[in-house]
Amino acid sequence: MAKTSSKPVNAVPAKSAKQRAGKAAQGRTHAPPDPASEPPSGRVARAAERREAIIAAAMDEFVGRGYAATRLDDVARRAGVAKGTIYLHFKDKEALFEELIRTAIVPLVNRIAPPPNPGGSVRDMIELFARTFIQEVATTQRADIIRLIVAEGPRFPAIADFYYREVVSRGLAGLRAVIELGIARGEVRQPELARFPQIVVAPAIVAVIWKSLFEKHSPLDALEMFRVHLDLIFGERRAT
Amino acid sequence: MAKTSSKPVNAVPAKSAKQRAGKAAQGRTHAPPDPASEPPSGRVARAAERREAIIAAAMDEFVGRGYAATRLDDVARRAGVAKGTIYLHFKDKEALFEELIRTAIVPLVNRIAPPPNPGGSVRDMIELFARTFIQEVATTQRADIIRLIVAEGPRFPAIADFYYREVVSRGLAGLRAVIELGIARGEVRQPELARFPQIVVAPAIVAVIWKSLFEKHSPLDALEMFRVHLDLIFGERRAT
DNA sequence: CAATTATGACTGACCGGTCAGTCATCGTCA
DNA sequence: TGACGATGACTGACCGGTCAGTCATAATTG
Repeated sequence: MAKTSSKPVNAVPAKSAKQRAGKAAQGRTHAPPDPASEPPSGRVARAAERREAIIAAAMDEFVGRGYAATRLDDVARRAGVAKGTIYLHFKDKEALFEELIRTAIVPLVNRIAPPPNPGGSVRDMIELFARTFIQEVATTQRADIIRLIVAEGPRFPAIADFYYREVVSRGLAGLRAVIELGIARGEVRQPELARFPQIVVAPAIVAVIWKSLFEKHSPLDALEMFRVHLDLIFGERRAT
Repeated sequence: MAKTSSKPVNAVPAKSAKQRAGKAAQGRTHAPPDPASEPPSGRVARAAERREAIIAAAMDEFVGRGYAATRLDDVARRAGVAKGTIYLHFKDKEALFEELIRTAIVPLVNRIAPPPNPGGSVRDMIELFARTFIQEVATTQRADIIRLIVAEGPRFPAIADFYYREVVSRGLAGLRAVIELGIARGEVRQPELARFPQIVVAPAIVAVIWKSLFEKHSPLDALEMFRVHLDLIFGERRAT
């Protein structure tokens, strides 16, 4: 074993280091103490918090090492929990992994979900979408989740299925609707584009990959790239 | 898992046995046997063949399982070789993996390399490039190599560096030159495109990912998608 | 204090890497 | 040319470390 320390590593600043904190303080039930940093006295709340800590820790480890190379010992240590505790919440390593992806997908979708833009132009809608995507995904750790899905997806059909169903098909359907609106309005001059909404998001996908592989060789201004791409779709540049 | 047979599988039919064909039948055999399936008698030739068999086997295993989950026992079995033999040719698992990628990159580059198209239009040049790429890569096992690089690249900087240097930077430079030619000729109407050649290849990249993750959910006509994309760059559709 | 939850030592399978021994091939000499 | 010793490619049993998953025990809770 070796590897780093024997104490919780806690790469996730959010909620972790406290689980041991108040055990001496007021292990008993009364005094409803600071609920934000003290261990909640309720068992269910406590359990839920542990579960989240495990998922957060697993996220870091799986993203950093990939599925096979991740050790549950490390996940446990990082979560500030004993290894056995993981098995109180998840059937096995694979279940933890799949649950992790599922958990990560939801906020991902919410982040970049249908930008409900009432009166704007179609270009603005798509540009807003792209800006959100690039800022909230391509730049952050969420990008690694996407890379993780690409990397492990073929070996975990359940994950690929889930991702296709929850993200890809919905996203493309929404995008297609927007494109068709743009065609109807005359903003988009290439009607065939509605057949391949993938074309619209392709540069964003490429940006995600680029960031994780080649950013250090040659930085990429993803947002600017996407604007140029939009110029191809909508015509001449507009002010931003 | 899998296991398959205990005999060599030899997934790469190409040049496994023939390179030593001529002088082969000397060692002790009389009747010149089928040079395509008999082991060559020369020790060096034999060794080279084994090395190739190991790489071919490693390719299948690494692509199918990822780096960490691949067992060298399986590679050896698939190559029809004892495990120790692997270590006569490669320092360790990591060296085998990196060498494998290196070996795979060269034919990849040659396949889709500068399409020396003299008189044609820029669109034709790019379309030929895309067609070659999609037919020779996106459709074949080579796509898995790309996925493998995306998946493992962050953990193997040497591989990411190599890939960037040998493929990405050169490819983009060539593409940029072609784009600038197109701008000069007036074929490409968006001069900014030269700043982001990634946009041109993005749909091809997306096609590679799509094929390996979602093809079964929803088949994608990559070539047609790319044509639509070219329409965005060059304007109205041309006959093909 | 009984029930529930957490712990971490432990197990057993697994796998990367090693190495002493084998034998086909090669060089050499009669 | 044929025989024979030298060579080194090849083998696979083996070793040591690793890690997913278990379970008897301890701690906590209501």
